[in-house]
Amino acid sequence: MSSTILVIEDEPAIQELIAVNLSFAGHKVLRAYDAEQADTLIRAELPDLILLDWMLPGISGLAFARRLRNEERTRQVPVIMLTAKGAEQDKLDGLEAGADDYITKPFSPKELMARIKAVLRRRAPQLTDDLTEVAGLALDPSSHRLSGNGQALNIGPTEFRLLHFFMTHAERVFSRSQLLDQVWGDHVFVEERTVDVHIRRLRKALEPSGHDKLIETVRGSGYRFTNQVQ
Amino acid sequence: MSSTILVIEDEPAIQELIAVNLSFAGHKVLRAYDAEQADTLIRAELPDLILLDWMLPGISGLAFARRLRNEERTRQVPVIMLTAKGAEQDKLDGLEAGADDYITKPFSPKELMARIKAVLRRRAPQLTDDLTEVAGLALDPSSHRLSGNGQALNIGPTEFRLLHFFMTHAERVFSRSQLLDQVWGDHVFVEERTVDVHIRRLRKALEPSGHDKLIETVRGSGYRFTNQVQ
DNA sequence: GTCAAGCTGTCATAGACCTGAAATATTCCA
DNA sequence: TGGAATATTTCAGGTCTATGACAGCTTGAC
Repeated sequence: MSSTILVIEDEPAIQELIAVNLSFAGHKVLRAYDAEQADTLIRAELPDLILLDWMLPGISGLAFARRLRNEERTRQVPVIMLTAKGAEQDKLDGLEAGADDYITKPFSPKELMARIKAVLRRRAPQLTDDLTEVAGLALDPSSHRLSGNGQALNIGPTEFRLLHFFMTHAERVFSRSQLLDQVWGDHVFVEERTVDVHIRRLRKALEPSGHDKLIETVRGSGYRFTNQVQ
Repeated sequence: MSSTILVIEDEPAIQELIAVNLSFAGHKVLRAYDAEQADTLIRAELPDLILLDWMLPGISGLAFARRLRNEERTRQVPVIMLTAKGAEQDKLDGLEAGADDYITKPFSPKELMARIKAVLRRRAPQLTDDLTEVAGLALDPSSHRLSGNGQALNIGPTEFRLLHFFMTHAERVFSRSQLLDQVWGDHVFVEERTVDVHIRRLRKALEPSGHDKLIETVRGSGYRFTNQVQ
């Protein structure tokens, strides 16, 4: 899922490293070297997430985070703080100021991406609010509603995300591992077999309207969502 | 499609950057800091592609590449060399030693991924997820679907891989042993006669649309996939 | 705080499907 | 025609998937 991410970091090398990784992961990247530039960018386009360096020229990252939390428009935007300091107190200060997470430099791109993914999932589970509709199955991310041929369907949170992912990536096989990455976020903690169970729950939820047929098992490879009415 | 890629790079930061990007693209990554570690990993599992740093501690990347080309088991594995040098002579040396491509640092992850994809397409087309189509027979790796003249065909995992390999290497005879290496993977001990059985299963799967005719037996040599409709 | 309801991730089990190898039938050439 | 190379069939063993049950958690109402 593509998100717009604002990187506020005065060290060019680090900013570049982060930006490259983010855009490779498919995100749109906005870059600022200080709070002032950040303000300008935010005014033009509200990002989905903000990566904020603790030490900024001029206003501190901490103060900037606090300001983001105080303004109506930016209150909901998740913030991850970057810092070279390892002091526990700073972490507490940061979280108290409203940061969603906190990364200590030096950090690996992998760790950064994992945290971003986790925060996005927690704070902005549905980044695209576009209504998706396939073969009479309609999923509305903004209202978190699902209906098959007009009939409302009952579905749990995980199954909703799973279905949303499938509907926006139809006609492609995904391995259990890929699904865990895409739908759960960090697949380290969850057993691959667990995907089977959620597929089962999703199918059961779609049964009333017969749309469970759209979810196909590809033995040895994973699962596929199709819109080809068999 | 997922491939196994071995990264041989002694600079941890660069190795990490590459590894992260590769795994985001869905590849399985093996990592080595020097030739010795690389040897160990290769012995355990033959990778689909090798990214090799020009400068390695101990044996040079160039010498290592040459060795890969001299050993039966690794001869077919594509190699991309990474180097900080920009000299034209180095490039020639690298290519002469058997490298398939050559990237000069600093490189963007995007460029790296593009080259990997290009090399895989050239050297191991069955590892890419490009749709293949021959004489009305269409195989789509990304959706894991097969159809003959528009009609969906049912096929098992091994037959799917076998057919994919054939379709990307048409008009060439392969011995049973070569097929086992390419389709089953090396390090697999399987009776050669077993290939016959899978050829049989594949032909049966293709029968409904008549495409079983494309698989020809070459007595004394092996099998060949052809697009010349006899 | 307590309790009920709803979710989650794991397991155990049953069953569907796939594999490799062996046995048997055919086809090919010298 | 006879032996060698292939084609087919068959089968037991294994692997992968479907599914129901369950215990731990979280949430929200009282």
